[in-house]
Amino acid sequence: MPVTIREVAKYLNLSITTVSRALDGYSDVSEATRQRVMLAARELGYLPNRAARQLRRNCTETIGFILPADASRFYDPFSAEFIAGLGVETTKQGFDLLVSTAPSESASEQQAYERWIHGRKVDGIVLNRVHLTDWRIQYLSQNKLPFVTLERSLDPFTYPSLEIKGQHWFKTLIDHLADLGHHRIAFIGADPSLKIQADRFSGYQQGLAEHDLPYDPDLVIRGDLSSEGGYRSARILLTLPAPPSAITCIDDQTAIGVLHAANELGWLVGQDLAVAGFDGIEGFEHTQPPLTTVNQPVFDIARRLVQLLVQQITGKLLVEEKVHIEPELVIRQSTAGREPAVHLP
Amino acid sequence: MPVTIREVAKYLNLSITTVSRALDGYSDVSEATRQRVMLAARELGYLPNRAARQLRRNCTETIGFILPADASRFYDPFSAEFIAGLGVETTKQGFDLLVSTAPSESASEQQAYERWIHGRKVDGIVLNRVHLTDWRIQYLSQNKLPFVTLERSLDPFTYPSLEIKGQHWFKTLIDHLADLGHHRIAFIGADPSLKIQADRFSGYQQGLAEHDLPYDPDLVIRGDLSSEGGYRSARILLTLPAPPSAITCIDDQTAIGVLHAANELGWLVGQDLAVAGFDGIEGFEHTQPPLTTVNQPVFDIARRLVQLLVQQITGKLLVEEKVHIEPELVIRQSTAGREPAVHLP
DNA sequence: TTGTAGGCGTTATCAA
DNA sequence: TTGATAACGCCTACAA
Repeated sequence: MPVTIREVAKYLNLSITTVSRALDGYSDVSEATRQRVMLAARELGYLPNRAARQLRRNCTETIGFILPADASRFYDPFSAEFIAGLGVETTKQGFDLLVSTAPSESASEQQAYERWIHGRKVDGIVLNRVHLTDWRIQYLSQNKLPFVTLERSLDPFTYPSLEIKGQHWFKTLIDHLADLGHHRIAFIGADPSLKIQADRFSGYQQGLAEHDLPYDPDLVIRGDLSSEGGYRSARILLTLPAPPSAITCIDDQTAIGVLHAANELGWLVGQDLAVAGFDGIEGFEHTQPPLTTVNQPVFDIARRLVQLLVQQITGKLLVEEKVHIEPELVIRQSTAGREPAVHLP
Repeated sequence: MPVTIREVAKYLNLSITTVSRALDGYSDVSEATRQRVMLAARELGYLPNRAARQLRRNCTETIGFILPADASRFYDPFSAEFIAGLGVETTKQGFDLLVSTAPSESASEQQAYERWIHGRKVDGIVLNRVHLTDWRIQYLSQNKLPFVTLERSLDPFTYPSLEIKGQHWFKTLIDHLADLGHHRIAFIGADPSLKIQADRFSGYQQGLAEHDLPYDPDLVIRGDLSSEGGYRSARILLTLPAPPSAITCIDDQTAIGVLHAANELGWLVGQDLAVAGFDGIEGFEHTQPPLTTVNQPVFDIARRLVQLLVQQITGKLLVEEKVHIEPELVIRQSTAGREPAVHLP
């Protein structure tokens, strides 16, 4: 049985009150007793019972994250890096991280949020994969539970968030390809209700427009943020009568599948075909050929989100805070190489 | 403010006792009142306060996992898939999953375990990346906290675990390569105190022995379960005076780096050089060329571990249970292709 | 500077 | 079948 504060008190012939205050660093306890208490606590291996503390203080020192895990795609390197960042910073802040998974936009997702909120399991929640209108943001706002998001929805609520300018940076990627002489640039995206899809796709369109390139709906395919989706989409694109000379992807994961498909169909990526991803997933510099991408520091973003959330929970952050992250365009061999060949229909 | 059991009771003019028992499905409450209670609870949106319940019942309905995140390698697809599996099954079992990260074998790792155990944050713990002798297993055994492991240490304790026969299956991989005519087969491993390193490396040695291939220490390099480590190790191996014709890796992550290095140095993987991984990470069929590996169902393994743990926590599993998982050898192009060239020193 | 006492929301014991 | 009551371990007015 773990030792309780009562036993520490008894051991020292002190009251529970004094022990409690000594450990919590109150000023109205003599230095001598504090030392005694600290020592005894360590000796006896006392650690406060979290449930009791939670009940009393009405806070859990725990933050929650529900991985939007769709049936077909339970995990991906982006989420791995994100969770790792959450875990590291949460621990650093003296909090715990509660993780669950639920298919996006499902009943079980909603139940998970309800359980945590009404059951007082968590003090705050981190959201990612935000939708253009997102019921979670409405729900959390209404229930007044602190939360932070990666990317902002269009819902008119006040909350801290991090965001990268997806439109701007996707356009930058298109600039890069247009400058290399590409005329037929494809885009493999995702669910149109996702904020990142809206942003990145409009960056794509804007890029085409600025370089006077025609918009061809045949070159736009909806993937699903997975390698498998990228693979399937690329096979369609590359067997068109007039295939693209460059394929841009909403994320790196999708791009991996594109590389595979291209290779299988005999395209030499970096020479016959340019491929670019987005996100800068750690480790994806080891693709063949290494992948051009827009590198956002996912790990650090996750850490920063936790910081914002903890500040909000502890009341140190009262106003809306909307932080912009500056990613960088990383050009690697998948878009290097010679001028694109002209493909006749 | 969330509604409490007291308010439900008041609303129905019942005692909190009755409400509590009705909701927990005790038999000594009339069917009529049970219905009324259930309905009222739903109407009012009552969900039990977890902290109070934990305090009273002395159990948390939460299981914990501490990701052994070394400074250089915070995350990887293996862990992502593993955590996703834990999350899905934990939720399914009506439990919550608490996640933290700490560098392996560090003071902070130990503190994390202490905090959770003595603070009664979790009812049980999942361990992976087990070491040959593992202090965590000793510690948890001594503190009588239920736990399960992926892979078993040599410590003589009783606990449920899953295991794949790493030695056997690595040998199978060597068989495959030897059958293709490879004579100089390299091995990139990891920290020798890891159980998987011990198993897989001895499988490697056994495989060589059975095919009468000489053991050359130059062909064995210690990596660190990362692509970066694989990359560095492969650069060493491939620039040896007598380089190997095949490189086997302790895991897929390492193999990714090997593919990159080989490509960079102008080796045609699948033709000049065979490369094989181990684990069968989801999505790694999209490498170039697709990677030969031993495929173990990481996602399902994680789910199974949670099942074992929950059974142990709820007392439904009393004896040591040591389950073996059967993986499969998946041969892809990275080891296909023609006979290995003979490299003269 | 220290101690006493009450209560956080729930469940379990016992009596009605 | 139901209800009063006492914990669980901790924190915090308030009193000493």
